[in-house]
Amino acid sequence: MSSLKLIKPTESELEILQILWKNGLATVREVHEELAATKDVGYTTTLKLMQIMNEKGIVKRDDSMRTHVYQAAVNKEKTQKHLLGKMIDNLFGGSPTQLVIQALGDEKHKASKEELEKIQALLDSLKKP
Amino acid sequence: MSSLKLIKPTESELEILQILWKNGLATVREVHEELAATKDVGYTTTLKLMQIMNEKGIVKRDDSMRTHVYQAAVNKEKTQKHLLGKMIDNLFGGSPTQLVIQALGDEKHKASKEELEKIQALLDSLKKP
DNA sequence: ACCTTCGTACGAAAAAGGTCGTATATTCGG
DNA sequence: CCGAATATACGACCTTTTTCGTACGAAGGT
Repeated sequence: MSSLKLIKPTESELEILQILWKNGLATVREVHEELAATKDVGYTTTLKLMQIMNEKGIVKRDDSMRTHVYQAAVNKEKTQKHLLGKMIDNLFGGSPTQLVIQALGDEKHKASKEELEKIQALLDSLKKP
Repeated sequence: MSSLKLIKPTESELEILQILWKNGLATVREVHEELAATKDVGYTTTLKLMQIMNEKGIVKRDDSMRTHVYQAAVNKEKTQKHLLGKMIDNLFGGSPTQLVIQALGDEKHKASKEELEKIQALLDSLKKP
């Protein structure tokens, strides 16, 4: 069995996780550069966050070098599914349908034709078991 | 233009909002009864939360009576869409497709046949504009 | 060797969320 | 009228999250 605890990353931790999921391996500086591009935050803040995440087991790090190298220790899809489930319960009364409808109808995040086809394929497979 | 600045209800506030959205009007006691059915929480905690929500403008209340009557002051669909958009950006790299796929594939919240048809209808309208 | 840069560690404090105890006023039953 | 029940107000306290200052060791250039 793998480590199925309750993972509840905070928002800041989520920002860092996204970068790690994208990059695979990253130093604090690399993560911080990406964060600082979007928001105004100090280097030691990022460092501390990642240290805490390490203690929590959300990330792993290789500290055999002077400059430590971090990577995500939680699975991206699992985390997404977990938080999505929470949102379905908290905000959509347990029904994923309303969530899907809202998501598809979002003008800010339009789905492309290819993406719609993907969803169609999944929908077909759900409709004919 | 509408007044809606940055609304970011906390988890507890979301629990209360859901009840208000469902009931329309409700007293603190009514809200608290519903909350207490699920979780273990004191009455004054619920009261305080709702007072704070009132200050924030998340709910409105009629305090002309001794027993105040509350209602949601934020629109349900708008709030859902807003938080969903945040999640799409924070967790799904801006693409709603992955979110939809994860949501539909969630074993814990299965969509019924009718719900799948609703989604299909929406999908059709998106595919042929 | 010296000084600047870069790295981690750590403590402390601010900010945010949630919990409740207690005070006080009103209402209700008897 | 009196006590119990019910209502709001408000302060305090605790935890978690976020932020940073400061210390200090290691590397690198000149």
